[in-house]
Amino acid sequence: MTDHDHRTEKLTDALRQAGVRITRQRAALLSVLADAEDHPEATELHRRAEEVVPGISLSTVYRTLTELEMQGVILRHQFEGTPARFEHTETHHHDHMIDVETGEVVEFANERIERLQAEIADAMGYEIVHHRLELYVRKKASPAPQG
Amino acid sequence: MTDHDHRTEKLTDALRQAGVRITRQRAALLSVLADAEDHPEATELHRRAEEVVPGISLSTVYRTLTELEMQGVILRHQFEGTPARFEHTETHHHDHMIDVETGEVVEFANERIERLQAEIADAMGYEIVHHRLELYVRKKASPAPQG
DNA sequence: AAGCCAGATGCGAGCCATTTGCATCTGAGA
DNA sequence: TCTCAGATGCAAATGGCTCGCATCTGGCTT
Repeated sequence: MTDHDHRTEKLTDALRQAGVRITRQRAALLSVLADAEDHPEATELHRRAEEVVPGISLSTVYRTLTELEMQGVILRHQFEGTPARFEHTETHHHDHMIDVETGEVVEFANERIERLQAEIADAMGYEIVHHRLELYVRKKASPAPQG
Repeated sequence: MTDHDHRTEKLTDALRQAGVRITRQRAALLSVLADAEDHPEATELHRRAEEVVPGISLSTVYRTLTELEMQGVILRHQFEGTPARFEHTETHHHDHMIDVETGEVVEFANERIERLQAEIADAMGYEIVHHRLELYVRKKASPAPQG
């Protein structure tokens, strides 16, 4: 049994435990999401899932994504000017840089920013439920620094 | 002539200079936006503008908001789960905290976070075009600290 | 292995914020 | 005052997403 299968099985068991029925469609989506190294949108996930379960409907994809988000298995990101994008939550928390030219999404994490955010909210009498930090960026035209 | 009128006139002149025709509808929206102390959405701005120019259409509101955004006169914010909200750009740059319970929007600014963001982008070979930092928060249940 | 049924699916219709096509109107420079 | 590029109002279209409903199916129970 591969690592992939192993992780998948653990996850589906946990979901079943939580009362989520694992249908062919959901299994397909979970697998597609686990394999995704990018941040695909719903229609793209639908396209990929169709290769596993032909005929799966887009509404099922949307319903499943909502369910998986509620279960904490995936995250939904609403970047500017594009449909929602999704990613699984296996990795640690990170924020995103979006290349405004190419649409490419790059992840980053910064502990100091996280701490500052918490301090700011705290100082104003709030606690953070969640946050969203997106840097819309453009590649620097600089001469290659290490070349 | 009031301060309001004065600022308004300077702004409309600048816009005309930039080739933007100042129609009754646009003047009304500019005035409504200048007076807004909250972060209204398009339909609310439409409602307010109608008190100045009865019959102004929602599409004109949308078209004007897009134009004013391109001219750098206003900012468009797309918070989670709500229609876009708008604010004029007279104030300095700030980010937003959104109370997830009430929908209330609170502004804040933090120079250190701004700097960190720029450093992160720079280190990865990017320059920031613009960014979005939103803290979705909840009022702390803490005993009143100054009561 | 078969039965059961709450919950999941596929389909099409609906929703809602926003945009667009087009005929008509109007700022504002000449 | 004239002119016309550009703005407006209306209605229809768009796009991402959700929902109603008849049918199907995981996964417990027997």
